Amino acid sequence: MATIKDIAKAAGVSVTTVSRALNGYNDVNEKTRAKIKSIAEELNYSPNAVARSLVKSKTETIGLLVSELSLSGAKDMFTYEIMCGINDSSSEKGYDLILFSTNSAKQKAKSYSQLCRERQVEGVIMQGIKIDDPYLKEVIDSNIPCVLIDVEIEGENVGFVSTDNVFGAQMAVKHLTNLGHRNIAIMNGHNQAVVSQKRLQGYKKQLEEASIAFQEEYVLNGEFLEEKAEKVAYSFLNEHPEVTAIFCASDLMALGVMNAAKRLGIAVPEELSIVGYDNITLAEYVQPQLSTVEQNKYQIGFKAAKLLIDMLEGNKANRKVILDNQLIIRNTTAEPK
Amino acid sequence: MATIKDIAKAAGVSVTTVSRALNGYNDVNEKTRAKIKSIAEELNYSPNAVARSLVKSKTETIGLLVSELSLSGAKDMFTYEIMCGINDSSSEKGYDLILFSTNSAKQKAKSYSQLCRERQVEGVIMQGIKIDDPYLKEVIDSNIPCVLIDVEIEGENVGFVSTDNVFGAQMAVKHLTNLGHRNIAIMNGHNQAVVSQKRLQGYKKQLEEASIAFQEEYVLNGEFLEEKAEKVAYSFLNEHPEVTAIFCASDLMALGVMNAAKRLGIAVPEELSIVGYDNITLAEYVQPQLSTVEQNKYQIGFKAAKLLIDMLEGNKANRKVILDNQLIIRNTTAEPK
DNA sequence: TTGTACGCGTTATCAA
DNA sequence: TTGATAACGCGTACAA
Repeated sequence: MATIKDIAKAAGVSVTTVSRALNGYNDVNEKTRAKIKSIAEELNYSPNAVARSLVKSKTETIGLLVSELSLSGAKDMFTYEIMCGINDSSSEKGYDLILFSTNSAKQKAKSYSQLCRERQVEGVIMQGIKIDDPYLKEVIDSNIPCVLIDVEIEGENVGFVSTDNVFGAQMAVKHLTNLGHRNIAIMNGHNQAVVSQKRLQGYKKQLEEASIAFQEEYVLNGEFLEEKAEKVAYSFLNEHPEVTAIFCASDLMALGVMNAAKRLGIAVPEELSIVGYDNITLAEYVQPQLSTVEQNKYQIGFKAAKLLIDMLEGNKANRKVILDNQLIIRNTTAEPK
Repeated sequence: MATIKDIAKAAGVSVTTVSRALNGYNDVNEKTRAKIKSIAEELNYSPNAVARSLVKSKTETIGLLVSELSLSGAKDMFTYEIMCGINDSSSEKGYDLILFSTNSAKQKAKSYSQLCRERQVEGVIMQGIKIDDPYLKEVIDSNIPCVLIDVEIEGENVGFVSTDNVFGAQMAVKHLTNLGHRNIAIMNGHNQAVVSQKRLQGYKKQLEEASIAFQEEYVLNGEFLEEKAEKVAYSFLNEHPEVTAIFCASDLMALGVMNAAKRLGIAVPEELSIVGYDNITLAEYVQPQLSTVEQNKYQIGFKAAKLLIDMLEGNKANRKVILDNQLIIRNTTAEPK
């Protein structure tokens, strides 16, 4: 492991000169610079980012905090695609990514700001954080720049990237009301996700616009799980034959609902229309193909990293990024009989 | 940002004492330790890992080198699931993960060992590396501990984790020969992947055991891409009606072959049997459900990190980890007519 | 049981 | 254009 010291000795100059030569300062003789550079190459030198970070108080590192980097999310590619976007965006700007994995046990042991300061990350991107996550409160108090995905909190050092979930849900439900459906249920996710609340809002909003009375009992909770949604839908559809359409807050839950319908002998879309949310890969592979609301997950990640880096580098940037989403009509929706 | 200096001043002791007190050395008075600890808490102190790394020459960090953390891999969850395993395993042992994203442009600018030494990672896990990747040669020469996934290279500082691809492929083909198939083609991936070579071996091996002559023209190249496989299969099946089964080196390619068959009006599995490889999520959602060879991707990642950390910590460990895989029979395979 | 002094590899300040 | 020297925050011989 050659250091600038070794180079200095070999070149017969001081470490100061080596440092400046290698970092492209212009107050160094081009001849000595050339000499130093060639020696550096010869010695296979590479700068020690750790030492540099220490003295510059800059690590060029972004922390990635994913609440659950786990297999539970394996069916939808949500986290992965977002990570791809984050990765591309941050590597473009020369930032490295450090993965903070957290589980509740670790959270108890180490606070958010401890985690960040320990590794000296310059900023953090958070994904998959539930609304009651203890770290969330800390984010606001701490002065560490942070970008949240799908959690709409704004502040001096806090921004967020999200899609317009109210509008997305409304679009989905509007598609159903336009087809003539009146008895529309919603299979929502758990309440610890901000998006659940937003999508419920969009659902209600469209019902109102279509002059359909909101019914509390039409709000189901599938907890974003396929199996749970199937179970819930099974008994619900049994008791509510009048319902001709279900809007689901995730594709995974829509899959569950489709299974329930199948088991009950309810034809999709002839007797029951279903709209999902996310447009996961599976959506176009299931039979019938699932109508859904598409979110550009890669873009979410990409923009999140971009926003964070803008914040870090003092560029002015809107701390609130809302991306479009779009309705994709496939074969699980039709006019009611 | 409180440092041990601040604590030392507040506690009226030297930094040495603070350091030792906080790190649990037993040559410090319990009373002073208590005092120091409480002050540390008060000041919301957290140790600076950067400074610590510099002096200890240990970063407790593992580099994760994924050749393509990109959307091309989004359909199969391969990379993601492996990452989950790596993450769980390494965080269990107290190592953090730093994401090295590489593309060919960056590779030209920075060598493998430069990348590693710059960030001072203690070891590296590589996934998705092609056999002709320039970094691969460097791994062997460099003395940085490294674990490769699916590339079988062994050495003092190099280990690998893989599944038994020869056996897996043989199992798949054996399933076909057992059903009575004799004219079996293989849709292989590109040659830059080690697994392609292994799976071809397994294919040949089983043909031999079943006394079936190997035919070069039955070896197709789908480059691990769905579209490419579909295209190749389309013209191949057209010209070779005698072929009753195709073994595919990935599920994604199997999907492509299924599409080709559909377009040609060839019934699966009645007229054509198909076996895939990987058992991606989609495999059980397509119609008919895909028979395939399952790999435990999470385990691959988990064991890879475990092996690397064992190497780092000087524990003796077999540098060669081969995991089992298993045949999953679904509905794309049947006896030939 | 505690403190002094030095070093890790680098950059920054100042003087030459 | 160059070089001493201090500093970043921490750990650790060694001495006290």
